[in-house]
Amino acid sequence: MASISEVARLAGVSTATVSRALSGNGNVSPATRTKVERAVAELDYVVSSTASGLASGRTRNVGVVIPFVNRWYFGQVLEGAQAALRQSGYDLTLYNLSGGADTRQSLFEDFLLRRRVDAVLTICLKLRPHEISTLLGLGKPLVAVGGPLPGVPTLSIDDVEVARLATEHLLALGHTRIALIGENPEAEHEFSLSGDRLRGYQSALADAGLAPNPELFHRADYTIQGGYVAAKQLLGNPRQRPTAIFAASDEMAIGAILAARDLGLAVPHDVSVIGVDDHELAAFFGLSTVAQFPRDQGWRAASMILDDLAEGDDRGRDQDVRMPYELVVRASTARPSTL
Amino acid sequence: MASISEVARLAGVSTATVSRALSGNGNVSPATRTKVERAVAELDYVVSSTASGLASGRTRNVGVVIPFVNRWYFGQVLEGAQAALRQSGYDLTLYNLSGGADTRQSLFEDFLLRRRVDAVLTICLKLRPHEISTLLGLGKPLVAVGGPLPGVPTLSIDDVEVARLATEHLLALGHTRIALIGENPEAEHEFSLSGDRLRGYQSALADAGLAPNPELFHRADYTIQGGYVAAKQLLGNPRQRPTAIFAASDEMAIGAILAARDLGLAVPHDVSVIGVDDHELAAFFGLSTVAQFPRDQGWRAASMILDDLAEGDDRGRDQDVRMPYELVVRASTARPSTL
DNA sequence: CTGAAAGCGCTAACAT
DNA sequence: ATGTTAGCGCTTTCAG
Repeated sequence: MASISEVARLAGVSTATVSRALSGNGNVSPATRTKVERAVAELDYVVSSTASGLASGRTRNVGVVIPFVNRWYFGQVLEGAQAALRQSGYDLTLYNLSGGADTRQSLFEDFLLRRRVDAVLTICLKLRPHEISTLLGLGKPLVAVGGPLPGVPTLSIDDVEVARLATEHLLALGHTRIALIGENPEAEHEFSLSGDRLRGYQSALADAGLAPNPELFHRADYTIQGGYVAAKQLLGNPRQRPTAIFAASDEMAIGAILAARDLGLAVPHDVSVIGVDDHELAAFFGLSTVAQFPRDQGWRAASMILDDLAEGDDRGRDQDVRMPYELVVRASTARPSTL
Repeated sequence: MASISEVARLAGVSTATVSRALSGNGNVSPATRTKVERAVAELDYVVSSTASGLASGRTRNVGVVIPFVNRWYFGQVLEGAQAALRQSGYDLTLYNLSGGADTRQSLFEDFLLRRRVDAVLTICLKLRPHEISTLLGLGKPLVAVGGPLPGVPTLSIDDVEVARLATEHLLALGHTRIALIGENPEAEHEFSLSGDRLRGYQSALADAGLAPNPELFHRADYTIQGGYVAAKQLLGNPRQRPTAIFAASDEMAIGAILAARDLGLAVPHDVSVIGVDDHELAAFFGLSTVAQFPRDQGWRAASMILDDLAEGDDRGRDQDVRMPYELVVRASTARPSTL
């Protein structure tokens, strides 16, 4: 492990110059820069992140806090963020909340306070006020994907409009008995959609002159299994059977498709199904959906952080940004069959 | 951000004593320890990981290198490892290879050399010799999950035996036309199973006096979609239709179940299907499988690393360890229907 | 454009 | 059991 002084000696310059040549801060003549680079290559020198971090106060590392890693959406956001960070030479340290309450507490009272990270990115977290103030108190850039997080620049899709779009697609096809598989309120403690998709669905129905029907609303936990169970209830109802189901995530929508199949109902002939996400399995199941692009969301969020870090001062205070979404019509939605 | 000297002043002791009281290294009287703890609480002091890391040479951080994050197995290993590390106060920095060749190169030539981590854990990586020597050259504990990685302590299941067990289950039920959906050779560059499951399958067949039949072997990429395509080929074959399929992963097995359904074949009446993993969806699909426990694998691997780090010297050189697996029989396997 | 030197905040001998 | 002190390997004024 060569140190900067060995590089300096070999290059015949001072350690300060090596530091400048390597970091790009300050001016170095092309000639010395070359000498330094040669010495670096010769010795396989790599800066010590701890020493550099201590001296400069910058770690070149960002913390990412995520509810759990094993859900397609989160994984995509994570990959996108990692890609952007890596490109700028930043490391990513991962804080995963799946461990429960004391995981969470130690995170906010200890791990995040160690100055190991220059900034933090939260993904779909519903943080409590004191947790937000802890993070803000770090004095470091903080960006959230999938808010809202009051006081924090947030990157998200407009969930109300997404749900409205999905519902309107169904309405335009002629459906009137449209069921919703919505989020499980338990989940709200972990991460948030805050009922926006429910609101979008309801307002689209209202605009079409349809009254919301509680029998056409079930909650599930964002998994295929959860969607399956909810859809069975919905589709098994002897009087109120919906002709279409809008599920608040593709995984639940896939569960609904499987439930329909098991009941002998054909999709979309007997029931249309639409989801949200454009999950990696959506195309496979011919699922119509409102696509979002979580990988881009992660990339973009990380880029905002990187910009903040580069600017240094508080210019360019980040604003909330709305990310794109898009209706993708596949084989799971059609006009209702005239009975 | 209080510093150690403020804590020392408030507690009326030296910084060295504070350091000792907090780290547990060295002796501190109960009385002073209490004073220190009070001062720490009062000032909300948290040690600076960079300063501590520079002074001690230990970062309390381990690097985890993973092919990609969005696959159930990897996510589970990651969560297990994270849980073990967190419990010991360690951070986890994630290096994800999904970015392609230059991601990989920068990882081994730069990121991992910055002394940001005390140890590295690799998950299902097929590393090239020079990459292994880079890692070994770090002089830090190195443990792999899912090898083999020559020269590196590895934690894995016995893939040959796992495959043999699955195949024998099918044989014992009376099947003789047993197909295999195996790994895609392309994938071998990213991560490794190295054909062990193929070998286990073949040797179980051989022991039963059955010759391997190339028409009963297809490769896929570990996804549901891949398994679906492969199974369609297998099950559509007009002369050689297998009565059972062993898929080298549950995701491919689920694809096979869906393919059978789409062909109008009943599982298990017309075709039995078995996988490997006990994926979160396996129970939902009634899939028989050879379960493995990736979360435990991650936990155990992290624990080995933590032990290495605690011991300091090279005693207790880690050995390869075999992790448990278990046949789980559900609804997707049965005797072949007497035609 | 470059060098000297003073830290960054902590740990680990070494004393006592 | 506790204090003193010398670094850990860099970055960053400040001079020149």
